[in-house]
Amino acid sequence: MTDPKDTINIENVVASTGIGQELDLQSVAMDLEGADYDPEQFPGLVYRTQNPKSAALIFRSGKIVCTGAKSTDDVHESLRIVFDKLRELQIQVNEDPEIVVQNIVTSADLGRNLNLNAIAIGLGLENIEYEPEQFPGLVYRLDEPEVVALLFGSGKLVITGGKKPEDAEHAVDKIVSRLEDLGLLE
Amino acid sequence: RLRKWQERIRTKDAGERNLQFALSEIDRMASALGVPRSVREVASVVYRRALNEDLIRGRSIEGVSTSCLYVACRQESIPRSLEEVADVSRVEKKEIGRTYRYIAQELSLEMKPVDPKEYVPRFCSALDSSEEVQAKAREIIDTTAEEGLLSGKSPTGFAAAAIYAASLLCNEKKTQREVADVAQVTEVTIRNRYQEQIETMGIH
DNA sequence: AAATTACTTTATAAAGC
DNA sequence: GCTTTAAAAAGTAATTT
Repeated sequence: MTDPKDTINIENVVASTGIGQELDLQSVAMDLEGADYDPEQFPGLVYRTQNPKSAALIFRSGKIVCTGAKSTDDVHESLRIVFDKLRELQIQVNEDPEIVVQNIVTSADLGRNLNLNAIAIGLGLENIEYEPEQFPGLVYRLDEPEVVALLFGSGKLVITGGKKPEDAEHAVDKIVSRLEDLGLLE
Repeated sequence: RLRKWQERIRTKDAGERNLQFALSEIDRMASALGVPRSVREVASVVYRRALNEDLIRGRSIEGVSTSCLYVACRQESIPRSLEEVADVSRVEKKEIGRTYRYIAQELSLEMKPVDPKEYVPRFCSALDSSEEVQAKAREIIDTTAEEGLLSGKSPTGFAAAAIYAASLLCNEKKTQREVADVAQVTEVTIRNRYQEQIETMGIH
């Protein structure tokens, strides 16, 4: 059988950084092609990169949030593009500002169907949130690693809240062993 | 010192008035939903617990009242869907759901998932279905749920499909629209659940 | 009636209301 | 709390064709 760990796929990486310099977003919005800036709606300017695909939120403080990347490498590549674009606008940007990964969203597949009702009871109602009227996924909060897993009837799952790719692997291992202990897998 | 006294009295009065308002709202919504007095009492107890645990802060009284009533219906095994509860509340469905999850978590209510069978009596009486249809619907729900078909599915849609299927099997046909209306789900949902259910039941 | 679009849930940073 | 951004999971709903 396929190891569920081998089905792990990073779907989204969120990271933050900053150029340590105040920005006039109004003028950046004018000069930067494709920039979306509506301060009435949101204080950040939205700039999308194509390769790799991502969305960067640029703030007046010079802090930047990058979302939508498929890997940590893509985050760095996307932000390198953003930094270069800002330099083209005569804005000073250091060589390599510190980039901090804040959240990684991962998907995986346990390979067999799950009885979510049984899992909700088995794992303990106090740790689980399962309200199929509101959402088809069962919400399972783990302490170690500190992530949140969404389990679906198909056996597919989503893991979010992790800061490193290994967090998802550890989470999958724990989920698999807990379900096996309860005899709820297979 | 006198001011402090007045303030305390003022906040105490305000608190009393808020509690009265919450309880009268629970009463109003409970009447509109047609649930028995026992449900209102359970809802009141849950609301007072939420009040004691200071869970109301930052939330609307109406939202908490509605959520407590939703909790009470489920605990008394005569659930109302969020859709139905939202229909008699001035709070939108999304907020009722969020407030409900928050209260259930904070009060450690350990709510079990709603059993679709609990919707059968009410939906069937609204459809004037026979006892035979009800029994058949329950059988379909139990059998298909054991086969894993219930995972992730809405209890109302699951119950509605089973009732629709049972009506056909008992020669008391109801249209999908009729069943959809009483269950407050779409015909598409009934169709989808119905197909899966008759497949695993081996009914042809 | 089938296809498309859209919304529900989870986490996360950013600045400001 | 909310606002915006991205992405997955699967169910449900509202529109469009």
